[in-house]
Amino acid sequence: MTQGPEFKLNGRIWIETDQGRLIGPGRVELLERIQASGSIRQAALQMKMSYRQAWDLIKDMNERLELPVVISTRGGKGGGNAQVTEKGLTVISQYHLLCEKFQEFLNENHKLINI
Amino acid sequence: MTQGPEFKLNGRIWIETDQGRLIGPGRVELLERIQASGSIRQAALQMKMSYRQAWDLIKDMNERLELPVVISTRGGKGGGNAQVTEKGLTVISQYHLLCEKFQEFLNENHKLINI
DNA sequence: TTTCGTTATATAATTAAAAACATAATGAAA
DNA sequence: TTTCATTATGTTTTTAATTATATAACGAAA
Repeated sequence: MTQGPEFKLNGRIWIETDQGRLIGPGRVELLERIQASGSIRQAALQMKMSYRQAWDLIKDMNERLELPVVISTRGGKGGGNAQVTEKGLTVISQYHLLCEKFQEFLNENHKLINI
Repeated sequence: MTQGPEFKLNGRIWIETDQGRLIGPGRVELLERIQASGSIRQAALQMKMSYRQAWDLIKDMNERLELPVVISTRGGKGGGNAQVTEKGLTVISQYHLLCEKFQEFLNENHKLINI
C-alpha cells in the first residue's frame, strides 16, 4: 500500500563525560562478548575488530569508571582470560534499559516524519 | 555538590532509507547555511567542509527526495547562487521538531544513568 | 622446564575518508 | 567580449583511522 522510499527514524545514544564517549553500542557489545567467551581476543574476532582496538576500548572504560568493567589475567590454562565485573554487568544492563526507552522514542516519533 | 565524572546521556538521530542516511544534523545545518547565504560555497566554508563534500550531500538529497531541497544556478551576477526550496524548508523544520523531541527524551532519561 | 594461547604493548603498514586541486561551464554586468 | 564568482565535476593528494605485525610477559599444566 505504501509507495516511495521508506523513511525511517533512526539514531544512536551513548553515555559520555567531558572526555568524550564512554559507553555506546560497540563497547557494550564488546562487553557482552567478553562475558560470553571469557576472552578479549575471541570477542574482538567475533566483532571483526582488531585485538588492539578491543583492548584500547576496555582500557579506556576501566580507567574512566571508578571500578573496572573487565578484569583480565594472562598466562596459565588457556593462555589467560578476561571476565566482566559487576560494574561491567551494570553498564551492560543500564545501557540496554536506555536503548529500550530509545527504541520506544523512535517508534513513537516515526509518525512525525512527513517529507 | 556532585562528585566524580559527570555522566551525560547524548545521541544523534537521523532519517534514513534503505540506501542509508538521508537527513541528519550535518545536512540540515548545511541547508540552513545555504538558505542564509544563498551559496553552497559560503555554506561549506562556514562549516569548514570542502565544497565538494557539500555539493555531494546536496546532490544526494536532491536525488533521493521526490523534489529537490536546493536549486542552484551558475553564472551571472555573483557567479551563481543556490536557494533552498519549499521541500528543503520542510526538511529543516521537520528535523528540528524531531530534535526537540529527542532533547526531551535525553533530559527525561538522564536520571536513569546510575553507574 | 617446555609448551601453549592469551594478555599487553609498541610500531609498521594499510585503508578509507576527507580535503585539496584542477578545470569546464555559466551568464549577468561592466 | 572580458571579467567575475560561483556551480559542477573529475582527479590527485593528504590525513586520520584502523588493522596488521612483532614481541614480551605470563602462569598453569604437561
